[in-house]
Amino acid sequence: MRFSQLLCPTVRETPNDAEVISHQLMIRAGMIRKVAAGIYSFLPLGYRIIQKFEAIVREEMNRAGAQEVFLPAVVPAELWEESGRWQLYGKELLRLRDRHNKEFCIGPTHEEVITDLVRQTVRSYRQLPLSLYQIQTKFRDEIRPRFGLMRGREFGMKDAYSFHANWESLDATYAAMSRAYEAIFKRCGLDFRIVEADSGAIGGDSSAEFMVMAATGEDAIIHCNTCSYAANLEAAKVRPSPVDSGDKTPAYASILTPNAGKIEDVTAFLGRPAEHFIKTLVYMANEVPVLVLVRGDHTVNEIKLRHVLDCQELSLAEDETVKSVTGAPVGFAGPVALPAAVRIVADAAVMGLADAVSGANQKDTHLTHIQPGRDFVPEIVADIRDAIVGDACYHCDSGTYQILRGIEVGHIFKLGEKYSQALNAVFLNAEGKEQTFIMGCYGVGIGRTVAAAIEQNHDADGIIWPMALAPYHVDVIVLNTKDADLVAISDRIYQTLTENRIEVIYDDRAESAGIKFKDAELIGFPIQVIIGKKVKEEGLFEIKLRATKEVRLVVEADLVSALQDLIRN
RNA sequence: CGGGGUGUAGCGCAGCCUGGUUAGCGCACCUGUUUUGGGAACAGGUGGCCGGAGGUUCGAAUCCUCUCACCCCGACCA
Repeated sequence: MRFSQLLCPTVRETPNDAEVISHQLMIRAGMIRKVAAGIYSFLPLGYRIIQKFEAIVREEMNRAGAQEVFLPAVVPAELWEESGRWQLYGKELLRLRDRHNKEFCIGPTHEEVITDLVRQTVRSYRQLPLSLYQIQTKFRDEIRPRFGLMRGREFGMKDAYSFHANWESLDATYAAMSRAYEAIFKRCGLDFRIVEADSGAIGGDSSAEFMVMAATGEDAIIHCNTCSYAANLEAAKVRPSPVDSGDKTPAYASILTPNAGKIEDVTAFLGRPAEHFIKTLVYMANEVPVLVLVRGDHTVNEIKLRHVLDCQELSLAEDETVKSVTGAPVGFAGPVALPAAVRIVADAAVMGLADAVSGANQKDTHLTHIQPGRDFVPEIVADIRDAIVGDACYHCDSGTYQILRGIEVGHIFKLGEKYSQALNAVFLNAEGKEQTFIMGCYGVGIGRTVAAAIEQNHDADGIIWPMALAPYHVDVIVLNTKDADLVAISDRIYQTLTENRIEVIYDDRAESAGIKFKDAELIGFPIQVIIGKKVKEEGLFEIKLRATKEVRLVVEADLVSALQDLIRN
């Protein structure tokens, strides 16, 4: 490809609406352009990178025994009503009507469609297991799209679904998919980790996320400094704290704490650390108020809380509700001396406290010498808090938790029978009896992985593409297009490389050398072949590596093999 | 949805507070000449419904009202 023919509008200045580096660089390198919030067009170079990644995904999916299908982007509402998600999914689901006023959505994920397909076409256990996948444009009407391709509304995703007659078969495919994902991200040269995850709105029994490590990642990852345990903060398990018997705790007593409604205020006022406090929050769980207790230095993990309470809707209560439930303004709630009967859910660490402090359910008043178990008894005690740095590891005896940040690029789930039951998708098993399919589902964010690759591979000059994703491997740069000899040599080199099936872009533009170097570095071609004075004077071609800026000089006869070696690594 | 902010040439911005010739600057783009190993120089040019609608005024990019879009923080999320 000649650069002079390529639509690649590089931009010198950083666009002011691009927050993260991958977004900035993709815009600046002329790879994507924004059409609306969270919706992008891909220009030739950007699309080529997407295609490179998709090809890797296809190869590994096929190798894992999955078959490619192509499902519709627009899905009739009935299917979603059948699974119950038409109601559950909320505003994120983009709904629309056709000319007959029939309801549809743009699929944000395709469990319903694939389950419908399989229930129509698969009758016998002999046809199982079956793995199908597609690469499709999806739409989720995110509340706040941001970070370019990282969190768009329209986005490319590879989603695979597997169908099984028994759990052992699902386990085998789940493991095979996990290996396929490892292969995919390894081939892209990414530094990633597999972490335990919450299965979220998709549902299911167990799931793991593939996280590309990056300081700008949206997800916090808890990992043990001793064993191999790693989990998304949302799902990271916390080891129960040792319980203090609290034998010596005196009877509780109230103490005036004027205007000290926040934990920091009260700790400062009383001169006791936050660890001695019981933080009391009022939540609305399916429209019923619940008192939620965590230690003063901990935060509530709403995902865990949701699981414990088994509820769909969960949110912090309005100030008015707090008043009616506790009889005091926000900031003075506590589990002791409550005016009305309310459900109380306590984090396990709260029960480990002795001689604790909490609100007195009275304005400007707290209670000291509270002994959990003696002075109040929660209905539920469970792990409902976020893990923090330094927590003892749940899985091993000696480790403690550290925290890292990552970008979720893949997620695999054991769905079980959730969708097959809802959609009554059944087959005949070996005993001739009807049985619902056992399912798994496996997603990879296409654009997001490409963005993550940039987050992980860039410098002050621009992108440094891993060879596997680079739009072209080699950029042939002719430094002076007014020099007919130089152009003739460059044309010849371009032709030779092309004939040798090297993916090459030929920067034949009548631009100054500086512009060509800057663009080459911005776009991030892994290898530059620079054709300038040295070629004419000494017959030496300069090969420059983007990642290290290392330069090698070779004669023309060695150029092709030198490049092929570099591309192969 | 709550809080904050921005819409002026393809991009980045000034002008607005305090209304008044033909709306300006840098980059990009076009023409010519000179340049070509790190985002060149000179000269000449193209390009604007000042986001949209309504209002106030002799007169509106500027003041007022409404509206749309986008961005940031928060809640949400494979």
